[in-house]
Amino acid sequence: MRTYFPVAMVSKNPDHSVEIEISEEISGLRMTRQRREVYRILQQQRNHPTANDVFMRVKDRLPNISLATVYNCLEALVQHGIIRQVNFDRESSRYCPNLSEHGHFHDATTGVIHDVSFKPGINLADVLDLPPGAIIDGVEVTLRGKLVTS
Amino acid sequence: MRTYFPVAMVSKNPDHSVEIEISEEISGLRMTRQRREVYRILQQQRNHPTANDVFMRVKDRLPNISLATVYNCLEALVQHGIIRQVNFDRESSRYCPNLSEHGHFHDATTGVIHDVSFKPGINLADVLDLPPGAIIDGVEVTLRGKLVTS
DNA sequence: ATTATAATTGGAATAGTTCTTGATATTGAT
DNA sequence: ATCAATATCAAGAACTATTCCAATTATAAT
Ligand SMILES: [Mn+2]
Ligand SMILES: [Mn+2]
Ligand SMILES: [Zn+2]
Ligand SMILES: [Zn+2]
Repeated sequence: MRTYFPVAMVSKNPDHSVEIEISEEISGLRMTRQRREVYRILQQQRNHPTANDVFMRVKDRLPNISLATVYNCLEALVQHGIIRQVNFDRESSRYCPNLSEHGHFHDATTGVIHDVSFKPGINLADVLDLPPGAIIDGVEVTLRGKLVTS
Repeated sequence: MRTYFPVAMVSKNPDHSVEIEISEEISGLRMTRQRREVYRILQQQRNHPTANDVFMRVKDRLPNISLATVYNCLEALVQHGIIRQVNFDRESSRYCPNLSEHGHFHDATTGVIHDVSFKPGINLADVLDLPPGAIIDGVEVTLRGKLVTS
């Protein structure tokens, strides 16, 4: 059972750009300028960017930020349960701001990663033959395939 | 729908050691001495070893084999659907000879990886809200947690 | 203000994996 | 059996995502 905090307030401007207010502290993690901008990008660009993707985008607002800091920020956000890290095989890690329980479908044709939720009422542990005594801390469901748009 | 080939014959000797006969060719892949020994180790040591684990063990029988060759063999076996590659986050890849559809439970206490099968009659695609038109080629289910042996 | 603690930066280091190149082995045809 | 074509292997170099390190800067506490 996870508790969700209202970490961000989204509002639309007249010019359709999106403003995100991010509080000073989230889940006990101090929101420095770097962490705030990294988190903002994940909120806005919800296509599971890599650390390098985030690095390139964040430079618009913080030209002096380093890639190491982006990794540090992402790790801090992951550690505090504010974002999720998503891995496909041996590819670069990707990052996801969607905290609801979901899996990932990787479309081999376009490379796009789609969030996939479980059908209502489904508990993954129920459909698996777990070893007796297993306490599940985390689940990852990854799918590969194609999206046929007939 | 996957077709299974009878790739190995297992027999026990009087001294309880295990002999494995591996055919000359599997799924169109030529079984060289190196590939045969790599595959034999995966069959015998069913604890999802890393490439380096396999490398260390295979040197008993092929003292001159190189790590690159172990990687090449593992890749060839994976490519031909004879074994599976298993990844946990950013850890080293592990290899699994169990071709039946199954997931992996990683016990954080012992480090042991347990194969986890789906309950009979369960089709994972049925419990997921897939994007319309999605054709699933592969599924990966990974669990982390503890095994309480009370 | 001073001091202590935490975060950031840039570059070096690490580690798993892949690539390259030359040697060896295997296959298939003569 | 000989030869040419192809496949595989070995050794080490190269690659790349990520982490580590040391120095600097920012923030928090007193
Ligand atoms: Mn990308
Ligand atoms: Mn190991
Ligand atoms: Zn996601
Ligand atoms: Zn397995």
